[in-house]
Amino acid sequence: MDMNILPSHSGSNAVRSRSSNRQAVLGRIQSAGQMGRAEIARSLGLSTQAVSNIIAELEEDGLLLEAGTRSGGRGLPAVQYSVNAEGGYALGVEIRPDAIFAALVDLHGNTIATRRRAIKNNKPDKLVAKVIKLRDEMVQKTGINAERLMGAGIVIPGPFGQTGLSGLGSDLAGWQSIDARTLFEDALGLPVELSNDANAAAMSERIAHGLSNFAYLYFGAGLGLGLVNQGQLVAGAFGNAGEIGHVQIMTAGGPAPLEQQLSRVSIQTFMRAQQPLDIDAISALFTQKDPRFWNWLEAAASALSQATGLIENLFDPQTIILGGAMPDAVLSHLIAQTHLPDLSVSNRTDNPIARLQCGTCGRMTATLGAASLILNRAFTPQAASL
Amino acid sequence: MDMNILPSHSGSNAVRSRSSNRQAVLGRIQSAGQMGRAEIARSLGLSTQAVSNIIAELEEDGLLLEAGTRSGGRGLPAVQYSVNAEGGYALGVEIRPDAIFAALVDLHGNTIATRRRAIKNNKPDKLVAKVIKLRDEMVQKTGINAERLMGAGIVIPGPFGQTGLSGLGSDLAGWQSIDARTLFEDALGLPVELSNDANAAAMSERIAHGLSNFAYLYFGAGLGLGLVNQGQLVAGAFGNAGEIGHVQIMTAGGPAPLEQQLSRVSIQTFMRAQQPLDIDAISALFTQKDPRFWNWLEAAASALSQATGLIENLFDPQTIILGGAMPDAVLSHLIAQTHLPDLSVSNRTDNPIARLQCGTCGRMTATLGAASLILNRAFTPQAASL
DNA sequence: TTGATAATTCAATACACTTGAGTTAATGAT
DNA sequence: ATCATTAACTCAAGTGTATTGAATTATCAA
Repeated sequence: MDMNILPSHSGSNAVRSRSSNRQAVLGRIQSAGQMGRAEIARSLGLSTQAVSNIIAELEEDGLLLEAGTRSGGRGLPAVQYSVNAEGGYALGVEIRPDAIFAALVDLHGNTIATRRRAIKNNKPDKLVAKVIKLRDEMVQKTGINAERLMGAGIVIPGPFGQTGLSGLGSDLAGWQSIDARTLFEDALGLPVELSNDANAAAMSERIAHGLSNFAYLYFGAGLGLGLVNQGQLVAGAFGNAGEIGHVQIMTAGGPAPLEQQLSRVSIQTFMRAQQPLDIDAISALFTQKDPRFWNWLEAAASALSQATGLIENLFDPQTIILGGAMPDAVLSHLIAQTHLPDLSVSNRTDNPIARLQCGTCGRMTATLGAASLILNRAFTPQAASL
Repeated sequence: MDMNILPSHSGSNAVRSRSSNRQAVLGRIQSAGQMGRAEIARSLGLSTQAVSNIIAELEEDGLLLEAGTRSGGRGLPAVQYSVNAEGGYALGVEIRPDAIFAALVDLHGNTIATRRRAIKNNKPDKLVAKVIKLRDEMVQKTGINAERLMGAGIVIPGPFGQTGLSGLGSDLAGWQSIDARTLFEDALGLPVELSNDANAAAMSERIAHGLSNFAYLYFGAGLGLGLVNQGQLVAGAFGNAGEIGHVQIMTAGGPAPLEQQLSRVSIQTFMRAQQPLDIDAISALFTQKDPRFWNWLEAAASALSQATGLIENLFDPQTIILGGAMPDAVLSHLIAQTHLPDLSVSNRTDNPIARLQCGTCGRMTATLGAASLILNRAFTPQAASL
């Protein structure tokens, strides 16, 4: 039996070097806002001439814009370059059991169009057709050049494959055994990145804040965890890493899955509501200081405290970001109420960043995150592995 | 304030490509045992000619040996190459509060010399001097060419830096604020990889079995977790990922740190022993079927079950490997007694690999793991980041 | 025996980065 | 004001490595 599951590392040659260097140059400029040739060259360990050639190419391709000059002391002032927002676009698609969300973002990460469609039919071919239609609508409406679409990030509910969590209602029936990536790639004619909601949301924080090692607690229907290590998503061997909602924690009523205390559906239980609460309903409960909601907050803070200890001791991240389909105010309040565990590697004296913080919130968090998967690819040299 | 903590990606050029391709070629051959030029070229996406040139260079450098030919059907039989065990050596050093362990391994991972020294003085300069002496002794005794030493892997007790776990006795006093890597690099005149015991042990399993996504539960004094994602260690932002021993779990007596049920020191508690039990003492208890030890086994199996759920749901690894300073028989028994949680992403119908399995055991596990950090570097193109 | 197949090598070519000299435009000292 | 210093940038030549295509060799199968 062949136990060899090592990734087959790709070899490198001149053309791949150029491609990787192009991405590196773009990535440096994106994260710094604007930079000059010499500065980029130093930070990448390349010659100024090499960077000069690459910049000329990127400018030619419309991905970079000249952004004035900056003189820092003596010497010829450096010509600054910045990423051209209109140089490229990414499509983000989030598929939920009952609806599709889609967004078009530019190279700066600005949302330039969004769409929402209810769906009745989960079948792959129907969904694919709908996604194509949404893309075409948005491209048409914004009037962007379709050739500038760099790819599509697609979020589908996990877990992927037949797992012990399948059939709990969170996954998308009929999609477990399908190679969805190739399906969408062929249908859209674009490179596709597939991911779950939490990972996608995490990636959008990475693009926005430039963090390289962090964890993202995503409030969807349940609770997901996105892990970023050295700027790369930790997806796990089968793409199902981050199913933190099913981890057992201690509660007043005995051991229970984390998700039962810390998630949107758990609010529903605490409120004894008949149906799921959406983000506005939760906002209302918070401003009204509803007592049952306050009970939930208390339970959730205890759960979050335990989850924090868990994540910090296992990953030692720079920070844990909370986000997703929850009101910003609720998450901020929750963070303020949560006791940070002492017995943690993150309980350091010299930590410059808050251990818990609030990230992007709102209904489109995962959808925009999906688009970030593509942006990230444009700014990061691809790891040379299969 | 500069929040930009993105890694500065290094640019690529012809020379770096060659270096990376050399490592890739070596790595392919190492993991496959032996291979021919054309096969390597296909697996790396390089031309046969390029691989041919690289192989000539590697053979010249003594890193590869011709290993006969193999004809697979028609066509000219492929000349096979295999890694020359004597082509390079790695030094592994494990520093414990009371002793230093050292080992010399060859490119095949064979141990060719080991040493153990008690230490009274923890001071950096004393330790460094001792490490140099151990290296020189082993080099002399084995008669290897000192220039073939590729580097030193060094395991020092974590956590690194001032954390909430500092001062619990597991860390090495006086080493928190030191740049140990540069210290050893300068003293030894060799490239140095620094790591904790669990990560090092995990790396040695990776080299041996070619797994790319797995978790390693390491039984040292406490309990550590080594995480390998896409062939790379997940070290965390500050190098302290994997402190799973301090995670709270449910026990018969209420919530307690995992380490309190599942570790060598926990055996001591269950046995009501005055001093730590070593690996032989534990072996004896197991063969004698000591009732107190059986109580520990029961508690440990429950703890391991919970830890398994945790690790699987957070990482979705190919497998979890148990190893370290515990008798093989005890770990095997423990694995057999442990109930695998149903509510887990790893509870899949089509899993080809056991969810829990036994890895390398024995006193030198972490020391040999330290050496594996260097071997891994020789076989893996280095991620192009700072 | 002969044709098909596949590994390997040789020689020429292509690509991208580096190097070193030269140009330009700031700053700061005289 | 003038001039030396500094640093970014460009040009042209040079270097390293990979690719390409033709030729060679050895095995298998008809």
